[in-house]
Amino acid sequence: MKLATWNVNSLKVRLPQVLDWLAANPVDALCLQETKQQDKDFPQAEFQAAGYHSVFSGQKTYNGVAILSRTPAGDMQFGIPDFPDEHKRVIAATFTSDSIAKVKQGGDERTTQTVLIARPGVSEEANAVSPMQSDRIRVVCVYVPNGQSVDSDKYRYKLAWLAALRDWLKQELKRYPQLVLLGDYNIAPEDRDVYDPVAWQGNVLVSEPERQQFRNLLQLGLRDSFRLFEQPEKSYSWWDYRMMAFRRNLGLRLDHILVSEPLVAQCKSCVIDKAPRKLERPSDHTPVIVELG
DNA sequence: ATGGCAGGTTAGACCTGA
Repeated sequence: MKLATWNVNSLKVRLPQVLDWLAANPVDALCLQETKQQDKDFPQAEFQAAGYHSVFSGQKTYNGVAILSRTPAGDMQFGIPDFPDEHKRVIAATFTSDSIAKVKQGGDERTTQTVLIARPGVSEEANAVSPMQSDRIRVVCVYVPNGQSVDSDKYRYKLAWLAALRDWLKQELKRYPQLVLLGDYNIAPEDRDVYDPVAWQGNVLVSEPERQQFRNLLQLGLRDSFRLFEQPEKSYSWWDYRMMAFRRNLGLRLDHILVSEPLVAQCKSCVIDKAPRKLERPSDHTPVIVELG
């Protein structure tokens, strides 16, 4: 099972690139951020024609998230519960992996069948924590606030937002032990994720309170899938449009895929795909892909 | 030290992003 995340910086502009990318990278699910599109304008039919279901939560001009998937999404959640927010920044949904779905269709795997049938008298929670529920994956797509600058109201909003995200995910992990948190975190977790840590020191995206919030997510029992593997030095997922930053590899690693502990053993790879950043009219972010065995 | 690019809005600069 492959999952990916991509901040497209306007889905209207990037739709052809997203469709091309999916054709070349037929992932099971792709999380999008900064669609900047109202739901009435979401290109659902185009994705359907490409073989993808979609769930989306958008607004005019800013923000907007979506999940494209091979199998239909279940149990959708939009936004962080009990955290009122005008901004459309979160979608969560549950998916069943293709391989298991095939076994399910085959029907001769009795043990698998038993697991997949809803058990009467067993609570949703008990079903969720059962080690037998190995096919159910919770996908959480996030577009974390940018924060603008460390002395701004937007920065304070960012920190409050991240605290609310952590509190919610703590509950979410009890229901869904197999959880993947994908998106644009707008945080470079460590100095090695920054092209010039000295110049960026204390700046928004790298400041200590933001990095502490990132570590708080890890403390829930999530792991940065990118760092489970040996990676090239100076690996980034975002480059400024200015200063020929991409050509000079002046970037930051802001887009992350965190996996819950029960998924770590299944995690086969995590890569940043720089190819879309080389296209004409690229997004300033590029996709990150994780493979779960 | 500053801003440099891009997208959206709504037809001008301005806001936001990171």
